[in-house]
Amino acid sequence: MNQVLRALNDPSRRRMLELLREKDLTAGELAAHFEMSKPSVSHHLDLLRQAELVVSVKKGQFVYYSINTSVLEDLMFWLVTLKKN
Amino acid sequence: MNQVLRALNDPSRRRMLELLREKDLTAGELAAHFEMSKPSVSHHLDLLRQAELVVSVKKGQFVYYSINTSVLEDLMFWLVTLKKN
DNA sequence: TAAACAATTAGGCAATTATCTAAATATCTA
DNA sequence: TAGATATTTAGATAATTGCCTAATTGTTTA
Repeated sequence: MNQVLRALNDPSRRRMLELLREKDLTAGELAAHFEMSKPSVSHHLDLLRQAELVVSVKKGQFVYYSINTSVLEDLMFWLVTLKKN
Repeated sequence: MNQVLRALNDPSRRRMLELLREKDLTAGELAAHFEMSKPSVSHHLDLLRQAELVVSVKKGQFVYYSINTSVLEDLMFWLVTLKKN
């Protein structure tokens, strides 16, 4: 949960997840949505991958990123528990 | 949501919320659960208060902290949305 | 096979964060 | 009212984060 929260603690990375919710994208396609440099995008994607919030697959010279929401479950459970009395 | 995620992105602060889930506590009672100095605890509580995850009320020389989970709702909604589709 | 393209890695820098000790503020009580 | 207690504020420092440019790696194609 630590790494998940760390990854979520940045607006750009949250936006990346929203974009990947729509469909899988390459690193370059993702980068096109942001003002920052490609290496910076790559760095953010690395943090998302460390948290296992995304999975990447290389196809030729492209790297496709997909969202993986299963790791959100612990966090959601924790949040719900916090709300219960 | 930004400030909430920032506040949640720290194990000590999450532990503080878990403790406050059980019952309201003073700054000193909270501090007793941690190894760090009281000013550091005070600083963490300030971040939680900025995120409105806690509310504080002064009673005499004590400051009582209570949890406020209502600000978690936006985050929870966002997480659920991310999982849909 | 050389040039172009996609992406990551490396290294550096500024801003932010977490922590500490010392000092200040506010309240209680002998 | 003086001293003790509870808490926060101030100021310093080390670690982390986010960003950049330059360099590297891997793949495609003319």
